Amino acid sequence: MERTTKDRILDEALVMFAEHGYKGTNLRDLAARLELSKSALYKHYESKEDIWNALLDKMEAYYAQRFGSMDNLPPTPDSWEAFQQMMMGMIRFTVHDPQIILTRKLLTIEQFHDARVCKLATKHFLEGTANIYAKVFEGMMEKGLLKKSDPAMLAFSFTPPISALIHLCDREPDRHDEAFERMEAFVQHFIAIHAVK
Amino acid sequence: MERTTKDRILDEALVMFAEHGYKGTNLRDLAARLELSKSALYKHYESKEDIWNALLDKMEAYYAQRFGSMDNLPPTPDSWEAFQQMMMGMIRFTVHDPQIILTRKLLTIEQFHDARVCKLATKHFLEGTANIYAKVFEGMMEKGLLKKSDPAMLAFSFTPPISALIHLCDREPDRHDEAFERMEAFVQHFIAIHAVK
DNA sequence: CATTATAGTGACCATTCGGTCACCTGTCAA
DNA sequence: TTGACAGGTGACCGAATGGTCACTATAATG
Repeated sequence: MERTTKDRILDEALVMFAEHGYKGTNLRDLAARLELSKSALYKHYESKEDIWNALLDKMEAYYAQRFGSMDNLPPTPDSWEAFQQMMMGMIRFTVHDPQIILTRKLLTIEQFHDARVCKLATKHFLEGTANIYAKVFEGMMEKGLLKKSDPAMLAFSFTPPISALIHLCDREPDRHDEAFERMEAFVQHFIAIHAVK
Repeated sequence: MERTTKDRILDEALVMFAEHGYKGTNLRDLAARLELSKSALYKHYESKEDIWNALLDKMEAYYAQRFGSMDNLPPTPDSWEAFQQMMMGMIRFTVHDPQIILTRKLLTIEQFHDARVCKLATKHFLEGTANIYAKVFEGMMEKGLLKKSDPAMLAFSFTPPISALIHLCDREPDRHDEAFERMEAFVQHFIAIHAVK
């Protein structure tokens, strides 16, 4: 199946909305990037707002699939080395994937202007990742790698510092290396405190 | 000394820029809120961008004073009860003060569009608070309330979860109470792990 | 072959927005 | 008294922007 114009519009809309915000995005530039005339956009969407809503529909579907089902949880690591390796791997992906970067930026800059973005932002930045790591820690407690305690609280003390450094990478890509060093150090620190020896 | 029109413009500009972003703010509404005509604005500032820069100047001065000098550090608490009380007091202030809320929102939604905002955002969300708490923890280590270790790392494992919940309050004010309960619980958890018995 | 739906174009429209200008008015100093 | 000046007004301008419309080309369909 080919990539339809309708989909291409959404992909490019993500780029522009993420970089300039809803208000700052204009349909002439969007059309130009797709090598289309502005009026062609209206063959596929009714209005700028319609494009926006279609993009949010797509994002909501993605998040429902990613955070909604328990099927695609990461496997419980067998050791703290494996945990650290899995962690850093997931972080590296999330920090470098262009589409995910744009999504984070979009959620960040539009979270106060749109109710659906607001909900998605909380899911992405707060609940989603924390819930996933709560499951991971739960599994590690059962394997005896972690002392039994509240896995949700543990996850909440783990993910926000990582998240803060991911935000730093988005904001100041120049400081990428520094951010990764700090992430590694933090994970080490976390392990040193919580690992069952 | 009375509040000059020039200052009133900046105050109202903060409100509008924080709520609608730079691009989303228009000078007609800004003037209307001040019960001025649009052209009156130009008696005090050369352009919209000039207002924006003046606002950033003011914010930079504020942050230089707040995070730059070591004079206005919070006092080292004498006990963990005192620590928790001071903490929650500072958080309550920062979450409820209208000007600080607007500042956070402005930094959040414009961090990718303006280099100065970018720097301020990192200062506000990452380094500023962490540095302050590093000093606090350093003091508490010397008082024997905390085991001696790297105070910067400890601060970095403490402030981001709090910060994430402050962001939640900004984004979803309805969930204010829930956010505060989680903050209290996190502080308790932090104390339980790190306090020297 | 005629028809119809689809995707695309460019000209055009109304509105909005940043910015300018001529003009007004009260204050204060020479 | 007068003249400069700071602060304020409303009318206006050009550019940008979301959206519409008549028109065209192409490919599938009866």
